[in-house]
This record gives sequence, C-alpha cells and structure tokens, in this order.
Amino acid sequence: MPRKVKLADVARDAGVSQGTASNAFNRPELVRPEVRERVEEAARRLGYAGPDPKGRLLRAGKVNAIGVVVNFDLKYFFSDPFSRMLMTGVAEVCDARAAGIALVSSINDAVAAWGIGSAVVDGFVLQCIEDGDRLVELAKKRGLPFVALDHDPGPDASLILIDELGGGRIAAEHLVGLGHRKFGILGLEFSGEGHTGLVDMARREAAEYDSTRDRLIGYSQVLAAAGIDVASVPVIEAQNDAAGAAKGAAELFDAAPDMTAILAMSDVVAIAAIQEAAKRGKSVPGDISIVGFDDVPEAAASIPPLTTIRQPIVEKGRLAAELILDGGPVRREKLPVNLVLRQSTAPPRHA
Amino acid sequence: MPRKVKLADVARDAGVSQGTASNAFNRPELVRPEVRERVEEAARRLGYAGPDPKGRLLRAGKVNAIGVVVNFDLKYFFSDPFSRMLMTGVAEVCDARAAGIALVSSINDAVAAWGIGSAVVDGFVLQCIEDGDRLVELAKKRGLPFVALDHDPGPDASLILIDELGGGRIAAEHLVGLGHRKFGILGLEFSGEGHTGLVDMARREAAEYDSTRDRLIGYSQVLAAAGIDVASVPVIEAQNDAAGAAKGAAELFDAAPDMTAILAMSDVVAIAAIQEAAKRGKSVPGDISIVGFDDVPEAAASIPPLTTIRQPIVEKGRLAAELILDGGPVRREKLPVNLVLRQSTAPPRHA
DNA sequence: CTGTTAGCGCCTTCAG
DNA sequence: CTGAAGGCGCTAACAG
Repeated sequence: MPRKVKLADVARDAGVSQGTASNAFNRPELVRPEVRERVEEAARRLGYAGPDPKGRLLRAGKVNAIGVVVNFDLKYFFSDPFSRMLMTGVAEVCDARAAGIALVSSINDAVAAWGIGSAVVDGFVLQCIEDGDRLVELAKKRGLPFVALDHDPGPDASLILIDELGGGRIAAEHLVGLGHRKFGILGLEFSGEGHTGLVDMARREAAEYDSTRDRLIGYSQVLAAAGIDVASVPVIEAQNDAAGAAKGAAELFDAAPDMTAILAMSDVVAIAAIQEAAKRGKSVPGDISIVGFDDVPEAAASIPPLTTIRQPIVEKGRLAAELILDGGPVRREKLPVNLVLRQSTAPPRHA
Repeated sequence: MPRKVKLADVARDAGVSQGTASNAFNRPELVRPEVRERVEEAARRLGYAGPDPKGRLLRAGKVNAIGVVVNFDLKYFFSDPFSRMLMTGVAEVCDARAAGIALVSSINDAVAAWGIGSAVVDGFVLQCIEDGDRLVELAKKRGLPFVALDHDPGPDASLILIDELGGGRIAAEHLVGLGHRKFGILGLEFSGEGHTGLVDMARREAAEYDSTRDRLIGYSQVLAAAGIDVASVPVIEAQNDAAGAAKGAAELFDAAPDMTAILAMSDVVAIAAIQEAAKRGKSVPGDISIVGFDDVPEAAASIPPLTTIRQPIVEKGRLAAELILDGGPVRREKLPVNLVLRQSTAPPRHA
C-alpha cells in the first residue's frame, strides 16, 4: 500500500509550497483562483481528500469537542428520558458551535479509565449518577476541565446541580398542604451495590448518592414538621428503569397499603406507581396522590398527567456544554426547581 | 500562561531520555522501577497528567473511534427507540474494543459537512433515514471507510440493510392469510420535504427513501396478488415521532373508516394506531388488526402487544461498528426479518 | 534496559 | 500573494 498522500505531496505536485496548498484549502480567498485550481486539480489527481484533522488537531491544540461521560450503561443512557433531555441541551450548544460530542461510557472502571484518559476532547461532562467520586478522580487525573452534574466534585472543579433538598420540600409541602398524613416514599438508589426494596433507617442516613439523600432529607424535614413520624414512613429503593420502577412501586404498595400519598424521586418511578395503583384498583388522585420529580416529557403525557417537581434538565445540559467549550473559570451553579401542578394530586378522600 | 508541560520536559527533569519517559508511561514493564519512579516523580512535580492523546494520535495514525452520523436532529435521535437499539449494538462492540464513539449530527447541511469533514474518527456509520445520498457524498469526500445503513451508497461502499421488501410481504401475507380485505397503510416519510398525510399514486412511485419504498412494494405485491386494488388502499405518510405518528394514525382512520387491517411501517406509528383505535372505540384486534415493523421493545409492551416484523437492529449496530473497526473490505449485508406474532392481529369479524 | 532520532500531517509566522 | 521553516506531543525503530 502506497504511503498516504499528504498536503506536502499535493503541494509538490501542484508546484506550490506547502503553505500555499494549506491556504488553498483553509483560506481559499488568500490564494489566486488560478493557483487554487491547480492545487485542487493536483489533490484530485492524487486522491487527496483534504487536510487531515489529526494533523490540524495537534497543531491547534484545541479539539473543539466535548466528552460526555455516561453513567454506567449506554443502554440505560439511551432509554432514560432524563439523559435524553440532558443530551438535547448539550447537543444544542455543540451544534451551534460546530463542536463534536464524544460518548464515553463507563460500564466498568477499566472502560471508564481508558475512555476518560484517552478521549480526544477539550473537557468532560460527568453525569454522576453511579459512581461520581470515581469519575471525578479520573477526570482530575486527565487534567482537562470538567463539569460534574448533580454531584460535588470538590471545591476546585465545576459543578451544576439543582436544589434537591428544596425540591423534596416543595413536593412534601404540596402533599401535606393538601391534607395527606399517610405517606410512602418511592426512592431511587442510595448507593452503588444494587440493593433494592425497603430501606431501613441506617441505610437512609448512609445514602451515598447526593440526589437521593438530599431529596429524602427534604421530604423528611417537611413530614417531621407536620408531626409525622418519618421512621414509620416506608422508603423503597428502586432502580430508575422500567423494570426496577415497576418492582419498586409494587413493593411500596405492599409496604404501605393504607398510604394516601406517594413522594416519588423521579417521574419514571412515579409513573410506575400510577400504573401499579391502576393495577390494584386504586384511582389517582382519588385514592392516592403522587408527586414525581424531574418533569420529563412522559410526565405530562401520563394518565393522569403527573404533578411533579420540575428541574431545568435541558438547561443543565446547555450550561454544562458552555462551561466546557468556553473554558471559563470553575463555576458552581445551583439551578432552581419548582412545582408543576397537574392531575395526579388531590386532597385525601376523608380529609 | 506557561507553556504546557510535555513529555520532553518531564524527561529532562527526570534526567532520562524522552523515549524512556514514554516507556515509563506506556510500557512500564520495560523500565527499571527506580527510573520509572523518578519519571513519575518528575511528572507529579511538573503537573504532567500523562501522554496527550493528540500526539499519540498523529503518531499512530489510527484513532480507534467511530463516528455515528445521526440523521437530522439529535433530539429525535435520542427519543427514537430504533436509534437507541442501534446504538446499543454499536456501543457494545466499541466498549469491548475500548473504542470511542463520536456523535456527528446533521441538522443541516453545513453541520453535517463540518462534522463529517472533521470528526477525529476511523470511519463512519451513516444512519441514512433522512438524506442518505448527501451523507454518503460527504463521507466519500472525507475518504474514510463508512457503512451506510438502510440506504444503498453505491457499489464501492459498505451497506447493511434488511430485507425491507420481504418484510412488507410477510406482514401483508399474514393479514391476507387471516382473511382481511380492507386495508390501510400507515407509512413513514417518502422523501425529505416534510410532506405528510395521504399519498397519491405518483408520490408512491416516486418514493425517495429506500425503506419506505420497498416496504410499500412488498405490501402492494401481496395485496395485488390477493386481488385487492392497491390504488384504492389509502397510504398515509407520517413522521416517525410521537406527534407525527398520532396525526398520521388519525388521518388513516379518517381516510379508511371501514378498514379491518393496518399495515404500519414502524412500531412507533403502529402503536399510535392502536391508541387511535382505542380513542375511536374500536378494539384491537377485534375490530381492527395492526402489524408493525421493527420490533422495538415498546412493541412487546403495548396493549395489546404488537404483532410486528422483527428486524435485527442491535445486530445491525454491532455489525456496522465491527465493519469500521476491523477495517475489512467493502461488504454488503442484507439481514433477515421475520414475523413476530403477538396479539394485535386476528381474523376480521365477519370473515 | 536506556538514549537518539525521525517523522506522523498540518499550520503559521516571517521574510520575500 | 507566495515560499521556507519550525514545531505541535508523541512513539517506534534502532543503536548502544
């Protein structure tokens, strides 16, 4: 196989210097049309497809691409509405600046280490659902700028999160305000070892994942303030996919057959709870009220439409991408959340 | 800002040659522990994070990454179950070989050209739903290997597709075999200019998109062979997202109020048809039978579960990624399809 | 084991 | 407008 033709070959063949040939491709206006034509002709003859980005890259120092480190499993990633919205935001700003997006998966430590260590990008967005600390560590080692999402990477790195605790409070206040006293909490994972089902007090307090922990604290504060014994409110730990959510919802109904209200830590699990209620012949919101979290598109489309805590997911993605691409200083942003009232909540029947 | 420290700096500082320093990082077993320690020490002192992939890249010539060119809009991409399954396959083999994935969007021609022209990858997977010819042209110009999916890029490039026509035939044969005579066809887009609604004969024959065209031919062959006047069977063109599918389904029911069977060109539109049927008080499969296409996970989960034509989407993704990463010769693969019998089809009531 | 060297392909001064 | 030259950061081949 003949050595690949490069710019220098084209230049020689066209009888111009390499610099001129480079200009012919990258800044054609600087080159006399006649000469440019000669260069293009030579390129065609030699089968030269244009300057190779690899060379340009090294030269330029900047890649103009951003790596999105995907928590755990790409299959989950693509099926999760939250991740989808996030990527919409990221993609929006990348498209606007002609920047690339590299997906870095982290199914296991080796893959994550390899990916973060060798992705050709200017920085990373870390979706820290699974093992945030580890990803942060890897990103720090790589030495490129990065933003951690929903997980504190320590003071010298950027962070975007939402007011998880406040969101938890708003959800609980809404339900308490409606008059509910019998609660069930449908939570997400507390830590990485795959435990699901009922969560005892020790585990509640040892929650490793920031979002889960803070949302639960928010719920608990409000419930306690309303004189409800939080320890007696069942908390279920569920995985945030279709199967895990269905299982968790069933477990919650089993654990608290007389509850009138569910605080759900994501819309995915909230919707599973709606379905489980239907399966058990309970009407929402007649027999049972449910508040979700996130406000993904599915929340508005569910039957009944889900009352939920909205967080600005797309904006989160946009902000994260901008942070990396603009290369500014370290920033820590806490985005606001708010209650979106729809039809899955109502006063309890006998209030 | 001080010039970035590079391998040479570390080597000098550690009092070794650059080659040794390189080995210390990449093939530590070749370096005496004591020397390696000295190099690592120097790196730490200088704040050197390890060899920069950009340099390695140029040197190695190979990137070990694959670009997935996403049809049109990333938002659609992430929400489309078909794309999701495809990416699952791609991601599987990329993860297994520690290869990267770059998302190249093509919202418009400029973005596509820029992305395909400058992505740092070894090759492309072209998802040719929208404007296949244009993407193929761009990829050819870039001069990197690529695989076109579901769209013929011409003889000198790789192609993976499925037996669209055969799939159409199987679907129609199933329904005809059940005794149906009154059909409606819920199709996907015929070409790129955003037309939706009823499709006249001229447009049917001028279909630009390969999948749509071939599935329709498959349907038509079987219907005609059964003595059904194909020209009188309404064909609706719908966009393959939630909103477009719902709209198309409604249009089809309006156009053919007495049909007993629907041939749907994707599961997404088929499921919309199930929902539209429910909305109009028709039972599936009691009043109306529906056959989808693709067999995405949603098909099995719909109510009733959807009878559909399965195509091996995940495998398609795997195969495509392997083709690029293994750098073999041009290949053209036609993958088989088959009927998956579930509960959305039955004989017509008065058959 | 370790050091030397020659590029990988390109772009951008700088001098004409 | 064009030509010459240096260097982006790294690694593989080869010579000690």
